[in-house]
Amino acid sequence: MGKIMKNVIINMLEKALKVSVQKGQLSEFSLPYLELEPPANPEHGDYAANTAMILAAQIKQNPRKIAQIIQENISDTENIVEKIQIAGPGFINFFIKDDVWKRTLKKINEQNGKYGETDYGAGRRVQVEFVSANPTGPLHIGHARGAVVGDVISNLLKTSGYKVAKEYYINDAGNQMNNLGKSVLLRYRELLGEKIDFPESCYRGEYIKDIAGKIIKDEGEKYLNTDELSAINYFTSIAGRVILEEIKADLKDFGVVFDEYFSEKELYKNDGVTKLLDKLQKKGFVYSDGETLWFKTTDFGDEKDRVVVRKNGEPTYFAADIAYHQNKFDRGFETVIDIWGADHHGYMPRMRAGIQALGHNKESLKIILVQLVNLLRGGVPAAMSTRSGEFVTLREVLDEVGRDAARYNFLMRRSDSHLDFDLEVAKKQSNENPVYYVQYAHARICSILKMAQERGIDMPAYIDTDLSLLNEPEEKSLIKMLVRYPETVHGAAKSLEPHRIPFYLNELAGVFHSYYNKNKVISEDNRLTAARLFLIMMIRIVLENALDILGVSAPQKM
RNA sequence: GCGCCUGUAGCUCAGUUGGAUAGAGCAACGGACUUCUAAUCCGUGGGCCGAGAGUUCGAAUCCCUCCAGGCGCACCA
Repeated sequence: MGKIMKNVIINMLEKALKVSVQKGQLSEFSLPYLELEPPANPEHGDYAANTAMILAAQIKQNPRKIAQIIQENISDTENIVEKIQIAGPGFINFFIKDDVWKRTLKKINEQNGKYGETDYGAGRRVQVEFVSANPTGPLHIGHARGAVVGDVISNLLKTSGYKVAKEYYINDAGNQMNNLGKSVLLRYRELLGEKIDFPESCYRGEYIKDIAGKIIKDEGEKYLNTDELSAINYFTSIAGRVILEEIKADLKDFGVVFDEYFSEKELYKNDGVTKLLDKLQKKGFVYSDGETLWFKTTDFGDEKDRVVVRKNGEPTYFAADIAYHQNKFDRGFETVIDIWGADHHGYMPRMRAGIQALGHNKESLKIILVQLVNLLRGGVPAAMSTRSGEFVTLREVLDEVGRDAARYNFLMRRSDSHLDFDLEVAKKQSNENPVYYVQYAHARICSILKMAQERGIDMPAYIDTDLSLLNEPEEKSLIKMLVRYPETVHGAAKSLEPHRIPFYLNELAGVFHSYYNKNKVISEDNRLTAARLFLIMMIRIVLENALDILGVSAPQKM
């Protein structure tokens, strides 16, 4: 699981800075955040550091001069640097030795499915909460994006050495659920011949009728005569259960499986909410105006205080949600990540206030906002009205475009960017659809390996492979890309930005396709064939590992 | 009215806490299959990074003011 190369160089820089100060060549400074980046132009080396230019502002010296001092004091303990150049306004450019890149292929071969894993998280416990839709209807396309983003962020964190738990908070208490029960009851009566004027506020989807029909089939007409309140309660619990099971099934087929489903109702049963309110009261963050109980979220930057107990004595959703978050920390999670639809962004300040009032570090709660999905069909907006029940469900998307294409499309863009999702494009098996571009690269490699086998060529082992034969420019950049894979995963995990993986994959697949078209892997030259086979085997491993993080399949054949 | 997100090629979007000459895919145009998969490749064109002012060695990126679109502004969740 070694260190990623980037960090090895950053360590070298840090040491060199210390030495420079000790020697008195540089005056004291506060250590800046050191960042390395692969330069756009390969003539500028493999990694470029802007350290000297950042320091220049702080200690008032010429950046090129600083760069020079740093360069003199760098000791290459791992023996990986070919040369260091100072260029432009004061960049320190690192050129890595050729054989270092190639040695990394050995690591990929050994680590195989584990290549890309790092221990950046050091086993710290993180919880990722996402989807959390209340079970009043099937998941729709908007939930789907949040589901994939949450799932892949969890995978990234796991790969980076965190202990991750994925959790779904079931909002199974409150008005909306009551509404659900009422909707089912009304459909129940309707199916049994009563004339019903179906109110606007109720859920109108077909699934409501299905549930009502099922109750009739199982239990007959007896709820026509029971009192309305207990009938609604009963119908609520049945409908909630049925719908939640469907949600779970849809998610499973979408490749999203949770470690835990946490029920809001259970929270109430265990007095979680009352205890929480007591706690806030003791800390003095709660006050009453005689009718309702308010939480002073303004103490933490919210624009107004928020109600936690209503006039009618019922706690608000917000009260339960703070109790829920306290519960998360009680269970030992160091960091808690919430993934919300962007339409909930106004809720952020009060949630942050909640956890701070309870004495938690502001940084321990991270909220990712996922922008809404603009659903299109052939460029034309598709109907998305929840009220009428005419929304496009996750199930329909899965049936129509398939899991791989759906997931990949949701992952290609930054979470906070609005996403156009065109059903016609997403289901097209063509070059308009990037997921196939990447999968095709994987299938192509499998096909070459199969061909080699059929011709009786043994799969080369590292020890039998002379990698110095790989000197085509595409070969060099392929190898470098493979080495950068762990950095990419690490960066994506650190910034909670899953979209970086599809971008990496597109680039890797692109260089490979280009290489493939220009060069024969299998040739008369046995040694070269072995070296190239080994290279594409390593590419295949990285493609598979990365696709695996995305929850997208890596087909052998297409 | 207030708050959050977004504005980069014709379209959809990247651009790594400010870096070297702004990138990719699609679309358009012109080429490459008796060869390990043409769901591929090679080439061409395409830009006032929404506008304006500022900060500095250096700005698509940071500050301020506007403009446009989306989403919020509950004792709903």
